[in-house]
Amino acid sequence: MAKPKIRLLLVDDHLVVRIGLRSLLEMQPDMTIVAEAASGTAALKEFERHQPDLTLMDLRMPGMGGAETIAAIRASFPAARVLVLTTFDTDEDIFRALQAGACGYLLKNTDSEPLLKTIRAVHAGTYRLPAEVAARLAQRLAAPELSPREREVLELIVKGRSNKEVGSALGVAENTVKNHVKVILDKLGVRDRTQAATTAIQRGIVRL
Amino acid sequence: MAKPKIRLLLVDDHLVVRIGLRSLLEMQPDMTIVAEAASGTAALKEFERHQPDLTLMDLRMPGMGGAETIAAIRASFPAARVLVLTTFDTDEDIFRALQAGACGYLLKNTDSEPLLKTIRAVHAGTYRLPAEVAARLAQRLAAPELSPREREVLELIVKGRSNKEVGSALGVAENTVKNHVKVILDKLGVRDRTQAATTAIQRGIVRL
DNA sequence: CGGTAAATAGCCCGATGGGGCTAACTCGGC
DNA sequence: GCCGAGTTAGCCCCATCGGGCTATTTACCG
Repeated sequence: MAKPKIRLLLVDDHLVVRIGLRSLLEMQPDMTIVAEAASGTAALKEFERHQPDLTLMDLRMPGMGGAETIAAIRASFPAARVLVLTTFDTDEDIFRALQAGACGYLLKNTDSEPLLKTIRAVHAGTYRLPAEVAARLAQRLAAPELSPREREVLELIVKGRSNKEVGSALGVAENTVKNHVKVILDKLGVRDRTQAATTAIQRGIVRL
Repeated sequence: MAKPKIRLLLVDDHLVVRIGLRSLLEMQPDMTIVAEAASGTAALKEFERHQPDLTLMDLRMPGMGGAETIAAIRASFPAARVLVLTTFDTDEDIFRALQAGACGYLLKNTDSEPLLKTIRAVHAGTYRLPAEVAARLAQRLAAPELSPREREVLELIVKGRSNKEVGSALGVAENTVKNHVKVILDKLGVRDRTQAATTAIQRGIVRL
């Protein structure tokens, strides 16, 4: 008797991507797609119903994002294996996804061979993150994290608020904001608020 | 005898998207895909070879971007019809694509029915831009354009350079830079360089 | 040839930003 | 009960920024 196929769940809000993945993966003798979902909430339902061996998950989706979805799935099914398949590769995205329990990370513009290889490797439990990604991840872990308040201030900086405006928005003195800003600049390793804003966007710390 | 099919060229650097589109479109009785390309330069070659009725084009691609590719195609084949199919929808993207001669604009997360409908409409020449897009486009047209020099300064602002640094980078006096900055802030309708940076990124005026 | 726009450069000046420093208070952990 | 981190807030000081203004040169367009 043949080996059991890898049972896959596809989660992506892009119709054409779901079709493309389905066409590609259903052609493989050792893979079968048991369900598809176009949103995080739908993904949860489908996962519960089918308990697939492996989930291919887009990160940026309307409504519940990919990272939250992964976390939600793994809260109920700690053994769930999820492979992130996304267009973007900001450090923050990768980090949050792996933090949430993703087993791997692939960009959508990869060819079919590495894609299939990675799916099989993740399923077999032999997948290793690419060295370059691991390096960035290590750097991300080494970097000091922003406190909740600091992240709040940073978001307002990105929105172009002045220190005074941030202060009144948060109900604190301008001096307090200036202190937060100082710490933020220090932690991000930048010199001024403009650099803070752009690197925050670049690293995915704040959504634009 | 049957009506001739719509001969399509697919241009997208994402393999799964090409597969998905091909699967979806080849199922239609009135459509056929004559070629695919994963880059702008490849798209040019395939267009010349097959001269398709309609080209589906991704905008963000490594190497030659979608807008440039459209412009290059239409330089040789002014009658070429190109429908942009992309993930992003910044005003700049839309604007540049239509400026380059695109006939329409679709997001990749659209369902199959509107997608097919739009393809047929563009082919038939009856396609109209959605009112919301047209409105943004009008606004974009009303907005004063940045001069090349101003765009150059804006890019350096986004990189977090100070006026003085921008000056030495461009070989001009700081006062000159300050003048450019003033004009930029005015044209973008913002108050300071941080807002200029974030709105520039948001509108897609500069690439991050 | 005159007008317009871009790019250059200077001036003044008030507002904002950022560095360095101290110092409360609070809360959770050891 | 103390220690550390987070949040709060103040101080001084100077660099940078941004607004308002004028002016020259170049280049293009009608």
